[in-house]
Amino acid sequence: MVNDRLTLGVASRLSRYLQVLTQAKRMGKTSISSQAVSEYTNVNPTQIRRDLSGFGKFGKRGVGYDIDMLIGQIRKILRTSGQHHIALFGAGNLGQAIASSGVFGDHGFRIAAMFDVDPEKVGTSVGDLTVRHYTELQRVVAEDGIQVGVLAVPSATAQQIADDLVSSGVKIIFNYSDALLTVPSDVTVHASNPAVELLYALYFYLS
Amino acid sequence: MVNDRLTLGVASRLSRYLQVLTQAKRMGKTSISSQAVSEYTNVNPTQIRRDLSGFGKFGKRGVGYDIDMLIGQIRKILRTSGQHHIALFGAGNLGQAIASSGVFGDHGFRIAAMFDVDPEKVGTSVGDLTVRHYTELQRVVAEDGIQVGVLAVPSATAQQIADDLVSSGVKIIFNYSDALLTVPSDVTVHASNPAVELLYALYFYLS
DNA sequence: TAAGGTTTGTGACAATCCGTTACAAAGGTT
DNA sequence: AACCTTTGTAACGGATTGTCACAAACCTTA
Repeated sequence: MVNDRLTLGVASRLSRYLQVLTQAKRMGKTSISSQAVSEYTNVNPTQIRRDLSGFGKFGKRGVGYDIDMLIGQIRKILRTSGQHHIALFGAGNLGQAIASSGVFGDHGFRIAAMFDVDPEKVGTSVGDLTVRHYTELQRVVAEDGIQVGVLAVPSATAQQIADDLVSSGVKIIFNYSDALLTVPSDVTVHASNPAVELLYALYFYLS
Repeated sequence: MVNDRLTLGVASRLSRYLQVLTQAKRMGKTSISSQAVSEYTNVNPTQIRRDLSGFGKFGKRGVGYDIDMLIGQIRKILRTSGQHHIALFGAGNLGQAIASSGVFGDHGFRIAAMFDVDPEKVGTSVGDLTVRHYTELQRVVAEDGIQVGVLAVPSATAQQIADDLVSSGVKIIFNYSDALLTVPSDVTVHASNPAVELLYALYFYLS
């Protein structure tokens, strides 16, 4: 039971809790109730407590949950407590925004390398990273144990990079481009489109 | 029945289909099967057909769905066929990336205005937008019928902007900062954190 | 024209998930 | 000691989803 695979629903909710907890921590809070988490996630408070109590008794009755502790516990449950290495492709506006934002760092991801093909950009620094030329991909993936590739490039080049990542053994691709990527079935592509999320939000506002 | 509110699940899946359809269209495809959509969304093909068939017979047996037509139908179902106006806050890397990306345009959103407080940035052009000073917020929201505010600003200033948006009557906020925003209950905040989505993807890869 | 393959639209059913209500136990506050 | 808050947990009913199944419609090819 304890070692069971989480269901999609539970894993997705735990991730959302993690997001709120991280934000709350950043705002200086040290403890939070299921009721408060509920307000930020729109997940029923009983559901939240049930999700958590399946893995242990993390809260204090009458008080709530210690934020640091709960973040640690959820990371353990999601088995993502360790360090993970990601490679970022594209040193344009989006790439630079991602590299300098710290969102990945907060969750145990290290941006181990940043690539571009533009000779103007290769060699420059973004935060504490130096932009490398795309031809180093294969070597860097192997040497730095890259597990995730993040694509912040024009759609026209996205598929090529995806192919190269796949042949280097990367199994998770995060695609910010508009391209529809074709990959082998053991590779996960995660695409995120703010406009579509907005449509979804808008629907519930309009009705 | 037809005029019923969509459930969360249906609306969320329809949005995902829309994303894939838009990408597929951009790749030059004109028609797509439920099987193909399933591969990109990880939603069961039967589920997809059932989601759609609740609103009409959009497909051709033996062929699939015409992409343009289906995009139109889903927009109608989501009641987001019209033009919606959004205001973008922050002309830094992320703000510029969003403004020049076209993702919003593809889905019927028009970035009507872009704000910053940095005197160096105010007055400059990003794409076909001119960065305006933040003090114009209230007037622009009223004049241009802004329905959505997108926050691409440092966390420290996010809450202030949210407050000002709320008092101008904006009910939907898209928050890219790390801040945990407090808003009245009739205002929707949508926060998107790539790192958290990555954790979620990673879990299923690791197990 | 006929045969064969593909894909939609749809029904039925079981399994799972989720929201809700309820309540005791534990902690804090006054 | 009395009271309030919040967790942990059980029970139940409803809603959603995955799966199997199959006819009808469309395309391709012989």
